[in-house]
Amino acid sequence: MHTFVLNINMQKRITIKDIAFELNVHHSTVSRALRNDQRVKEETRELILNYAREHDYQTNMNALQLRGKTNNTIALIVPNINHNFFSDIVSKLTNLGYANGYVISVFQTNEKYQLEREIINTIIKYNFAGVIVSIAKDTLQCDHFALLKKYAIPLVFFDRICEDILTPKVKINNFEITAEITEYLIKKGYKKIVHLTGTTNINVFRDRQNGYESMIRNYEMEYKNSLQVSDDFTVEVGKDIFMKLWRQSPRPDAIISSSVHLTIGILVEARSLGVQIPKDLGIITFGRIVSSEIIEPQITFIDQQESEIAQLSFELLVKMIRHEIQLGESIEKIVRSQIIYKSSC
Amino acid sequence: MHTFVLNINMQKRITIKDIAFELNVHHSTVSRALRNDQRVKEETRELILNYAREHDYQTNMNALQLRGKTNNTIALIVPNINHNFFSDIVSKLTNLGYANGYVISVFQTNEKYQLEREIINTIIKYNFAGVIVSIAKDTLQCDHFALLKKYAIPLVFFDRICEDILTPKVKINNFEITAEITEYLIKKGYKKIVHLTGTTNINVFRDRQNGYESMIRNYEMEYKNSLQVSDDFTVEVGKDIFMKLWRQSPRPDAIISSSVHLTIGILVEARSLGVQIPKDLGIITFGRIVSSEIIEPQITFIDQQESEIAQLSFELLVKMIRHEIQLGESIEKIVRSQIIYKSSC
DNA sequence: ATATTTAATACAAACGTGTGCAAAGATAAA
DNA sequence: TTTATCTTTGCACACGTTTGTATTAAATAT
Repeated sequence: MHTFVLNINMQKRITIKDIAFELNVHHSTVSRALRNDQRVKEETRELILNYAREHDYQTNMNALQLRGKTNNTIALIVPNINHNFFSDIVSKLTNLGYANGYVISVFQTNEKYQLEREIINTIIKYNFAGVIVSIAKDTLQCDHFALLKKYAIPLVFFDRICEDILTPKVKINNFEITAEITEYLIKKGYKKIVHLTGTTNINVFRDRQNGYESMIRNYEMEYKNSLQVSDDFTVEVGKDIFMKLWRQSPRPDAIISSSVHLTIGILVEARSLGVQIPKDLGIITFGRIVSSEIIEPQITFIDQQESEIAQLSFELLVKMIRHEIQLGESIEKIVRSQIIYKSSC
Repeated sequence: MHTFVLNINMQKRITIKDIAFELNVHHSTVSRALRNDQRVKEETRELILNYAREHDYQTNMNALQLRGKTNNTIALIVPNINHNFFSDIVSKLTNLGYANGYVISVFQTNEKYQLEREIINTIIKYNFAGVIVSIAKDTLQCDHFALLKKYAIPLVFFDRICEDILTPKVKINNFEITAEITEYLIKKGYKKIVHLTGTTNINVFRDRQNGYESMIRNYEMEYKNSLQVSDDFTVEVGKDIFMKLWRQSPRPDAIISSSVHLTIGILVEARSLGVQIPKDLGIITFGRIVSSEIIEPQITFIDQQESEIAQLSFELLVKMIRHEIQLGESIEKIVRSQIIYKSSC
């Protein structure tokens, strides 16, 4: 015999059966009343609804889903939310979700493949209605996303994507825009342009590198330096990189930075060394610096159209959830990013 | 008669019963094998585990929870994640969760009471293991949190809290630190100090206002101006406020700002008007500006110890989940924030 | 009056899992 | 051989819902 000690706070949650018992009806009647089935008499419906309201009845989603009902929860997976690119998208998506009756649940991988995998498993286990993902830098293998498809959970990639998974994707024109700014710098007279980017395992950074290199080739520049930063994109890392670059010979005379945080690090050290921008060093960065207006000189940057990315991703996912788009379909939307010209080059 | 068209992609998820059927054992045996019950023969266990692995079996959490099992998902609710204060905490908590076997699911209220309510309902419906919350500015009523307690879901407040809900809370010393910086400004010779804060419905802003006012009273200053900003804390709003303040007579000679975004707005407009900092205007802000090091002059700010807030909140919640802290217990932890002295006053 | 339709409710099965208990099979002891 | 102990597996129910069908009660028609 086993004695069970009930925690004094432990409240059994009120169920449809409890209501049925109290009101002397069958629980199926309660269920129908709550779901506004016409088959239940006005009078009893009122009774049931009132009781439910008074006792704060909440549907048990676990039971509901077990019955095979779909739900309204969307998972959003991002590498991190410290960077404005992602936090802007999270914000926008939260609002879109709310306006359309979905609840957005945000997961952060911190750029870790392992955590990403675990999150995907959790999503499957809990049977989310859909997933919107931008993958971690660590992610070389995409099996876990294939798993999602196996379990028939709609999936949309944005920005950082897995090429080999057939599913809707939203990207920006990384190749073209990077080629464009590289050309812009060349035409401005810069000769030694460094391209600062992430691991080329990720489409975003690979495309940017290719865009940079293609233009360097076009203009037959003799200086070519596409630097892949494997560390996290932090201000500190930006400082380190700049110091190393500046000690090199020949020194670069322009930098294209893939990340705002790196850019800030560069600016800090440049200032401390008295490096003049844009005279000694030209700079263009992906993404807006929050305090851009009080930085002298203001930095030319690439507006990544976060809002549009969020909008498109959301629309695609909802269509998948509604079966208006098939599960294996591979739609690719390209968002055109824009150069915002300031005075840093 | 109703014909049912099965979506070609629609895969029934593999269950414990499927495995049982394929391997000619009872599903209870499969269940035991998967949970490493010693009662199942080594040989069959191997068979089952292999089959499960090969077919990517994932436990159905809905079924599991329906059986009354607890889970490992923690909900984190924040007003927004655009502000570094919150995004830092989200980051830290995600890592803590991961390290301790929990999955953190982040919800953003966008400062909206209604959305906050809905999120709480979702959390109850899905039966999360626990919740960590910083409330929205709109939130005047706290019934929804009482509901959480009713459903026996552990709850920890941090930073912005509901006073009347008895549950663990983690705050910073808003009153003391604001009093301290007010005194600091007074001693520096500033005579007309404006305090820029949020609605006093929220403890954080109320405490800060009280701290400011108490010190203004102590020193019998004749200028007193605690301004409650009801709009979102954005750079644009910061600009507007500064322009209004600067047109007033008498002009303020110092500003205490509750938000980094407001501060940036102020700095932008101050610069455009040629206002000298700290000579014409002193400034202190709550929270670090990401690009602080390249802003001239550097801004004195209050370090809110996000990391410690996250750590304490997490520990408290986990203790509640483990029943080491009772559900109604009202523990209050105060984190001591610190002034980081720079040259803006 | 009885037969027929309609409205309202009850019954039972199912979703996927875990678990106490019974049953069967195997091994050891008598 | 029988009996006792131990190991392994099967059975059945429960969790909270929904829903097709059966049942009852009420209303209408004959």
